[in-house]
Amino acid sequence: MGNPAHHAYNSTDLRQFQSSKSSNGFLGLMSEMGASNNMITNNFSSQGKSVGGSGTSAPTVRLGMKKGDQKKIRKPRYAFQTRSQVDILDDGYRWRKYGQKAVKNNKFPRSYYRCTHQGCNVKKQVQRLTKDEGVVVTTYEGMHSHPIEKSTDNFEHILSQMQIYTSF
DNA sequence: CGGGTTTGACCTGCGC
DNA sequence: GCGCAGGTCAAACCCG
Repeated sequence: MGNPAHHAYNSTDLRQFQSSKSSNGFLGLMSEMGASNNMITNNFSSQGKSVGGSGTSAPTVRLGMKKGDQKKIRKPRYAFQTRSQVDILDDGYRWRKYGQKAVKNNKFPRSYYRCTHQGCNVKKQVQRLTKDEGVVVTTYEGMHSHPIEKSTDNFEHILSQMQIYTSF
């Protein structure tokens, strides 16, 4: 592993971030994406939460969620293209898988992860390309407002194995 | 026993 | 208006 190859996969739906100073490591990239997109008004706390789901014969009160609320908040998504054999990339945070769905056009299912922090509703999804199973696309949603419980050193170590490509 | 994973059901948005 | 695709939740199960 750790073989630098030139592969520029273009994701139309996902937003590519440009890393001008990759010397800062992942943390620098985090700041980079935040600086590049000032539209990040991540009000995940006030984000409309859908309480649907269990509607079968459950006596639970189903709250009619108001869809006419403030859902105009567009939260940016950042896609990381990584070459890894495993979908689960340890970035230092603790993630809890909350769902897995199969995507059309893709043989591999997409995994949905969520940060297990209180108040930190950062979401992350991992998808693998059908054409190249060695390429894993990790999409981050939101930003963490809490320190990592793991060492940053390890973080950069992981970065060494990661191959971040900028397609442009 | 607790936290995390699994799986199925259900909801919403979009396209036709 | 219906169907499909994508996304989320919740109960159950599993592992440390």
